[in-house]
Amino acid sequence: MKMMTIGKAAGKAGVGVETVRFYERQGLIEQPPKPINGGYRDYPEETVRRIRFIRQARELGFSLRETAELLSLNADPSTDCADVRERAQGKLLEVERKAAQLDRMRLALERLIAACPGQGALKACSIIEALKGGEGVAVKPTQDKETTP
Amino acid sequence: MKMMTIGKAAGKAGVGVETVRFYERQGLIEQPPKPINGGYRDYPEETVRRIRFIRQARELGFSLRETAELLSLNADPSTDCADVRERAQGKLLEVERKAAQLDRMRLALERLIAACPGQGALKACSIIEALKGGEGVAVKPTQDKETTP
DNA sequence: CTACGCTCCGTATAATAGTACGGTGTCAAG
DNA sequence: CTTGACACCGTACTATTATACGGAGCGTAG
Repeated sequence: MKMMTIGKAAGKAGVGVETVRFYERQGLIEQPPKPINGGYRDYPEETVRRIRFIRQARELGFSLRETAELLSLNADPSTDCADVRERAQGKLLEVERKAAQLDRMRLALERLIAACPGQGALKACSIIEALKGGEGVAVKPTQDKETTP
Repeated sequence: MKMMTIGKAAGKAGVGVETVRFYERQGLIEQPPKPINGGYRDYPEETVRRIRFIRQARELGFSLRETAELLSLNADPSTDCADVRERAQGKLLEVERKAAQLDRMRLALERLIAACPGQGALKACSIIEALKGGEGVAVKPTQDKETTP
């Protein structure tokens, strides 16, 4: 039988063996049971998919905790549907916010590139200006008196 | 004259004073010169914008190093235009890749939500399946013999 | 059956990104 | 002039996210 050992699984997912173990310890992926005879663990394809998902989510700026929350939406097909739905909607908002920011950055880069090639000195294609909208959670005001001292 | 001290700047940007200092040490923002008489530093609005940009970029999964690279595109309006352009194009690719992934996740969440509300048991609206494309940089193969041992 | 590579497991170390602390100096209100 | 809040600065600590190490065990090729 073709066993997928942890090394194979890690290779397929594009991470190191230690990273797989780390995710197991963090509860992001389930550690397959050790065979009764006491040999090596056999990893299912599902684990590889989960690891890849985790990497992608990380690249999109989700923490491991947030990634676990995303995975938990997937994990239980039997759990309270309304609850899953609610959490999914929360995540969707987060995703949409990120997407909007990313789109602003994309536009800014495109403008920068467009303004660059010819001959001018590309005066002020501010990338910074691109990401001015959509402040995340309301940060503590810290008494913002601003222009009224 | 209305001085913007580090505390005010941090408050406006929605971060703590220590974070501002940290970014200064990392070279992401410039530390304003200390007044000759030796008082407090006066932070320009530009710094607030930069900090906000940094936070947004971080939320989109860019490391501080990558964020610095993004900022560097903005910083020098006099530098070699072709160089800036090239780097901007590299970043644009990254951003587009992220956007594509994010879009897949958004669709998956939408499908999940759509499949959820009624009454069924939402069999297999796999979020994981959503992010299967676009493997980033080719990870070291580690001799991927796969199904041929 | 032996050699080699890999697994297993606990623990240690590292890199990144902040956050906190403590002593001293500065400013502005009272 | 005193007092309270904040700036300044170096250093220390924390959390997150991995990576590395070392010794013992397993398993397959030769």
